[in-house]
Amino acid sequence: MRNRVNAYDVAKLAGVSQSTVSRVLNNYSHVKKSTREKVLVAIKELGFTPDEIARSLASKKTHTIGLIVGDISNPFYAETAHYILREAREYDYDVIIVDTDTDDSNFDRSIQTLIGKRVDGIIIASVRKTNQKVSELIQRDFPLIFYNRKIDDDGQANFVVIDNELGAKMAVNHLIQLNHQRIAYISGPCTYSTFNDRFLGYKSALEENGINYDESLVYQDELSYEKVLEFSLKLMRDQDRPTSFFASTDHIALAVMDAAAQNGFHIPYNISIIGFDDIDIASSPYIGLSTISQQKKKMASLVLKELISIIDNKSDELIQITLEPELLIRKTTGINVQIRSNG
Amino acid sequence: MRNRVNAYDVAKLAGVSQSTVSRVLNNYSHVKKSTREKVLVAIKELGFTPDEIARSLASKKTHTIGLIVGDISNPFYAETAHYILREAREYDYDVIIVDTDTDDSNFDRSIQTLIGKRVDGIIIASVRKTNQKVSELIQRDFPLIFYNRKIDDDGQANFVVIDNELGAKMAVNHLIQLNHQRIAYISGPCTYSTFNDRFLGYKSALEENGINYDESLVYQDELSYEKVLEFSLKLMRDQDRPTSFFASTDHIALAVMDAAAQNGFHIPYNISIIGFDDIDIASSPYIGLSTISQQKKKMASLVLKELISIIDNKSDELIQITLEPELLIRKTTGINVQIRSNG
DNA sequence: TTGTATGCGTTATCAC
DNA sequence: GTGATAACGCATACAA
Repeated sequence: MRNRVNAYDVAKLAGVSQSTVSRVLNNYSHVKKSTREKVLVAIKELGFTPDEIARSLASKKTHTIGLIVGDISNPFYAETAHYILREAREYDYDVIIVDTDTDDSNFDRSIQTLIGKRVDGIIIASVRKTNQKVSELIQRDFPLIFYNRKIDDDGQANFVVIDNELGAKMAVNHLIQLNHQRIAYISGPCTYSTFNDRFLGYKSALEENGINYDESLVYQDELSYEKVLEFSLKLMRDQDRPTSFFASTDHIALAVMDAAAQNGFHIPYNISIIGFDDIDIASSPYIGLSTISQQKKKMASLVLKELISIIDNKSDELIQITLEPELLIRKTTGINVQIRSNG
Repeated sequence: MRNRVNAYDVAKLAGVSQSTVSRVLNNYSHVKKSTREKVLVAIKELGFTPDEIARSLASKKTHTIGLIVGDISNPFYAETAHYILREAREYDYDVIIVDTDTDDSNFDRSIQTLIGKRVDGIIIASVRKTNQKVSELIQRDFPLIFYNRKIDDDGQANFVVIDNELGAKMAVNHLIQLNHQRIAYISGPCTYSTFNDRFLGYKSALEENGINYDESLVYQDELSYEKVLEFSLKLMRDQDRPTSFFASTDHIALAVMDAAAQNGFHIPYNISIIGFDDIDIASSPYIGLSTISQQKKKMASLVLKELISIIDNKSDELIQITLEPELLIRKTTGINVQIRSNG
């Protein structure tokens, strides 16, 4: 590759100094119109593109943010990333996406590399409730915001979330109103705040409706397709099987739907299923998954806007925004007509 | 944020020069064991993280690559990105993902910013067959590789693709073997090489089987869910409706499935549908979409490996790899039992 | 309004 | 083996 053109080359051609080129590049006000134009012509002529690396080193701003997701192939994260990338484009920020593959050691390493790359700020869309590295960053006042996540000492942390507990309650209440009593709950581990909050919502909805909590109906482990499928199938084949499932993510609701299909169940006649997230495919008529909407688009645009305002130091108030979830009733939830043999 | 610790601070604490710190950081061989350890201790003590920006400026390597996708919320791109991110982690590369939102001006801008950011190389997973900026980069020998794409003057370009024409032929032949004659084709515009090649495959499969090409069964336009849904519904309500659909991406096959569902058709009894890509959800038993596999995982790991070898200049041969597609028969394609009123 | 000089935090090339 | 010192390509304070 041939040597790059730099600001000195432009300066020489335009007959000015390198600092003037810099001033033109940065739209400084006190540049004579004629010299500005000379410079612009030279830039065009040489096809000059400023070196953002050098720029970053000098200005201590990279115009890049880091986005940490659990697994970008998971539609929830993918759709989130899409909206965040779109917003970032508007604000002229680039995004380094780090996919932790839901692995804790990857997470720590990700933070490390993002800090090394001197990103201006970080959006965390996936992390356990407690994490040493993250706490350190918060302590250091590093521009950081959580997307649909909290950590334990969130007194100091910025976040944009929806009310996950309320959302879960809405889902479970919906099932209860449809006459369901035995409601399974499929979720990831409570070490993640979202799952924790949704679990709280699940339990309190049951309690408020006088339904006993039955541990055997609850899965709270690794969210792999296979494991969830297996657990769901086992439950469905049970004598006293649940008549409905609340899956704490749409992604995993699909696994439950698979289990139902494999078991010859017709949704929603034999079994009702409700998810959480409202990923794009949930709204497809072919799937028609009832779910709780996360308002991804709104959350994404908010989280980016707020992060940038933090970076720009427009305010040093804490950003803590909680949005309302929304119940979306589609075709996977229906009235329970199961005849139960209560002894 | 408090001032960063730099290599000079470390040097002072360790009682050595900054260059020695640099040598330790870069694992140089000729450093005395005892001094190396002194430095390492100092690094740990101060919590020093080298500034990758400064490093990049000095070394002219950013250890960052750019990935250009059309729309990261599209599962095909999301899954691709996932595998690429995973591989990149192995090679210690970071990835700036740019989402063009399938907009040409965004694409050009993306190239510009990636070049500005001095990425070491670029993977392009979405671009039209001809693009000025891309051609320029290729001319300049910039490390660049196409993922499942080609451009017109690909004599000079690196790529990893599957044989899209063959894949399309396999899909259509499968339908023909199931006794389908009227086969609709839903696709994006031919200005993209993948769509172009798949269209060629579609046509030649028809031709080889003595079936006339019927333009009215073909959609080649913007791949929005709504538009495809509308077109498919219209076709399905036609007197002489197609008995099967070949959708050039799984993502859009779902829209066709929706249309079928909305029309009260049962898949595959009333209508057969086959996609292309094999996105994760296609294999879900609940969907069970017959499709052509792209070997995303293999392609992704190949494309990254090859790009890095290009960056490292291990060879200046052209990388042009074509993988074999694979037909995956699931439950959305079946024998055509339609009774046709042939005049 | 413009130029000069310095610094940003490294790597790399010399010396010793 | 190790330490000065010059790049790297810009932004910016200061001077003019």
